[in-house]
Amino acid sequence: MLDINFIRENAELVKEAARKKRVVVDIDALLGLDEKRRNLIKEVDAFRAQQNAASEKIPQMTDEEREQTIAAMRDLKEELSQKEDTLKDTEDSYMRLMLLVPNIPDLSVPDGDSDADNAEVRAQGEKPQFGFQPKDHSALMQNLNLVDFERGAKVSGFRGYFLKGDAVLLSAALWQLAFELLARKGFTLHSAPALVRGITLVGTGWLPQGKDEVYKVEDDLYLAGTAEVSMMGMFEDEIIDGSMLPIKVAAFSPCYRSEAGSYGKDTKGLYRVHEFMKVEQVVLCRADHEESVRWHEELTKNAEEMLQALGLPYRVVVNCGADLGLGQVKKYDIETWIPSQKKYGETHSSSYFHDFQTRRLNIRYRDADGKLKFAHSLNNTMIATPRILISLLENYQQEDGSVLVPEVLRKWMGKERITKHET
RNA sequence: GGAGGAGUGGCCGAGUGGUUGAAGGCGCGGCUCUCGAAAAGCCGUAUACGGGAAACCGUAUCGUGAGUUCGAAUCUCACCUCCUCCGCCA
Repeated sequence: MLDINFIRENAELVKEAARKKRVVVDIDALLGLDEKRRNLIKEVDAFRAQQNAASEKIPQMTDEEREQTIAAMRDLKEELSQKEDTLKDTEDSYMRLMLLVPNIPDLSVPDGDSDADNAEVRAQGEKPQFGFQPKDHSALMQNLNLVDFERGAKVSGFRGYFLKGDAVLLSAALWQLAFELLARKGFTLHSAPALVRGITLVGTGWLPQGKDEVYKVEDDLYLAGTAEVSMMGMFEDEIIDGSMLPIKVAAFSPCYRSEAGSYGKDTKGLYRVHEFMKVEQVVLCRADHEESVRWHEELTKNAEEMLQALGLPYRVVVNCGADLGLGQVKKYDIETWIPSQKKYGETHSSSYFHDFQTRRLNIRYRDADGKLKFAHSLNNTMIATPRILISLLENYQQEDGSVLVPEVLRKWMGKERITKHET
């Protein structure tokens, strides 16, 4: 959420931000409601001041005076409660619109209509040259008995899957590597809930506009698409000691995405699934743009280091306006090379929000000068399984259909090659 | 799931309808005293919104929401959270 004072003073900038993000929101209507709301507040406050002044005197009054005053206050009360109702309605409409106002994208964010307009920033790693026809991950995994899609769908429905055998060990090894790298960098490890309250999703900017993409279960509970949600919710309504910043957390959780709107997309394989596991990086830092930028680059670099350690070719793209979330100021996607498709596929998403999320969640800290400020928030994927297995298995596949295990993972895998096992 | 108990400021804790944003204490900040410190004393210490150049003024906030009342931390209802005991359970 943006500061209403900022919107009022920079209406054109906010409209341009909405345009760049391809978000439809009526800023003029919002400003109209804001003015109406503030006028009503003034009126209601004046009524209440009158009421409070009378209440203060009533105990000292003579019986006659008291009766008169109480009668007068009774009339005033009726008028007041009407105004209060109008104010409440106005504030509801105002808040509904406020929640749809996007954050301002950074100047370095390219204009564009879809992810096709994202711009490559850098590419790393050498793409493998195969002396044979490389298989895609589905074929590779089915041959090695690492996955069961048919029975996955039987049990879990469309996009359901079971991982098996070494694919499970490989996933666990990747989580281990992620934990190890992040712990070494001073991140506090968390296992985070995926089951979250609606208010937490509103606070992180996933709701209300994205409600089709989130699974809802009973009791106003939802299944979060990322641990960013619960890790941000963890600090909701808290005042953080400024000396504790930056707070760096690594959060492991299952993640759920309904993928509404992607019905026809990536229907085969493990690329787009409803349920997956992720180690996420989340940072809360001082409310300072330079600080946010510094951590954004840092979080991006952390994920790159992981991919470099795994020996996977990747590239970093800067996402265009239309491909930014409501609260994001800037985002880099990291895309990892998928040999069978001869293209890069998104495996990581690194973004910063300034105080967009913390304003909604009321996460503040006391600065050195004693002032309360909304912290800045950022997050990035460290590793998401099973999607990363696609690149990993395809890049490391051998002519005989086996797959080499990257050096760094061998200590957890206990083997250097994945070969076929029965059942 | 059943039966009890409790939610007040950074913390502890008083307060059962009328100048209570809230006693007292702790903590924190400033000052006095001191060569310095400790101790002691004095003063000050919430947040949000609205108005104002500012001083400051107004409003709201005692788990959350709704209600009763001229007036609610205090009364009523619903919900949430925590604690104790019983049951169940990975």
